[in-house]
Amino acid sequence: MTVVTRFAPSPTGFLHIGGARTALFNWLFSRHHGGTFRLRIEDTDAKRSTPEAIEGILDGLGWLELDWDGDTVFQSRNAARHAAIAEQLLASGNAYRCFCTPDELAQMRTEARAQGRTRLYDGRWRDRDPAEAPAGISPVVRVKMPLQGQTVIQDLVQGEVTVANQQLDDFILLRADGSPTYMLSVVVDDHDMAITHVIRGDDHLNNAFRQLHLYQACGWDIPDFAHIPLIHGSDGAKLSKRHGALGVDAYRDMGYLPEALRNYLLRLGWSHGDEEIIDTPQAIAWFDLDSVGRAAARMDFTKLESLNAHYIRQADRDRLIELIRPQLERSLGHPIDDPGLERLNKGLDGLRQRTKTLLELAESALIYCRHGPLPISPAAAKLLDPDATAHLKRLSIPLRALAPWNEQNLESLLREYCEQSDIKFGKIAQPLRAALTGTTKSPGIFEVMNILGRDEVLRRLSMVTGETEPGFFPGR
RNA sequence: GUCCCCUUCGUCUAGUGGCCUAGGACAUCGGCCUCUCACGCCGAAAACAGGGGUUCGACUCCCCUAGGGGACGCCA
Repeated sequence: MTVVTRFAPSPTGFLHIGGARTALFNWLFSRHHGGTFRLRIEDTDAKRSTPEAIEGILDGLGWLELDWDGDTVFQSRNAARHAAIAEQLLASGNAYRCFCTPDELAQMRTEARAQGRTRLYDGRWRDRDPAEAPAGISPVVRVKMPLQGQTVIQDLVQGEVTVANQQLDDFILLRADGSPTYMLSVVVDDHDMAITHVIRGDDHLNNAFRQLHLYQACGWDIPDFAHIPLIHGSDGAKLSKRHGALGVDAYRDMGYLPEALRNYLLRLGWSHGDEEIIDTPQAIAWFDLDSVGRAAARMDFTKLESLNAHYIRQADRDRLIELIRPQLERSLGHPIDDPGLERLNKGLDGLRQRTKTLLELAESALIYCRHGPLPISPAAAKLLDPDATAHLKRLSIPLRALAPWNEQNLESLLREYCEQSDIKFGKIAQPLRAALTGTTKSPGIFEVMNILGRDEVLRRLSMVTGETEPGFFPGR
């Protein structure tokens, strides 16, 4: 049997982190088994579905690089088919029309709640003659659920789950306006799409019992179910905007790499021994459902960040530069020029070593791409006291003559200078860093000087020493 | 309220009755490296929710309690 999975989001909002993980698990499972992964937009609620949300979900999946097979299915387009199945069920006696008014239902609900019952609809039209129907009420269609016994699901993640059939009420298949409900639509579509494994959030576990009977009423094969635990916020409570119920686009904007997010999401609720860094090919090779945990997990940005730092260090250089380019140029206020790009290329490895997000990387790249006056941070300014400035002034003379300009020679020159002046190396390295980068943290100072090049180094030094470099005008 | 699910370090987790004086990762705290910040390396602190069983032996199996989560729509 070929595995067919699906991701079936409802387009009522963006693709959030929980949905992303569900999509990932479905994708991984199908890829692992050489099966098919399909996408279905559950837009049966026209009132709440928006084109923007659909767009957002597609974008999110695209960014995460979770590709799906075949066409995207829009559930709403299958409404006629869903309704036809309901009619069939009506004909076969597995469903019936219910003429209850919303008021009646509301009353039933309060009563049921007060009496501590889960089943709220009392089935009053289940065996009643439709001839008794009150005038002016368009009925809904309800499915008949078993009255006695129990229903057992062998969930691939949760194990055996049992519920008493008395808990299951006759849910609605067709609304008063004849439109199909989610319960009906999922079952019909999953069957029509030949879905073999329904992998979805834990919040659907209760639905599975109802759906199981619907499958049976239709005489269809029942797919395997796998209900994966939900993701909670960092405080253990339900995910809120504050801690992660963001669209995946927000993660992109925060400077995370899709492969980092995938790795993070994968390890949230799934494990393969002690493995932590798992790239996607490896994940496909290893992924299975019985290693999925049963407990809800909390979103932990710190861990995501550390994974992200890892993938930034692995990433292709050109790709990284393209990724940070928009932000970089925004901060710069102008496009990166060729010398800037060249320096960035050389300096990227040094920079990426000390950043956790693309945002930080773009920020740190400024030291190589900026022209004009360099903003000096307060901490850096503190380093540039008169004493230090005097050293820098003195240093620029041998610097001007240094040949060839490379890390090794820069190091010998600086070390020699310190020795002759009888000062510790840090005494000169830190002011240099401050003058050259405007900050107190940067890659190694020889690396920075080497990449910046003689002219730029002298230019930046002159800006803090107050000396005008012949031929150079601050501000360019 | 009712039903369903869950419960190992702060967090993600390993653990499928003896390999556990409970392992790894992130975070934290020390140290080394060192021109800063990182990286890297070394080390420390840190958990089986509680109570009953079952068993020669329970983190592992069963029950209860507590806590957490989910569901209870003519939403999906």
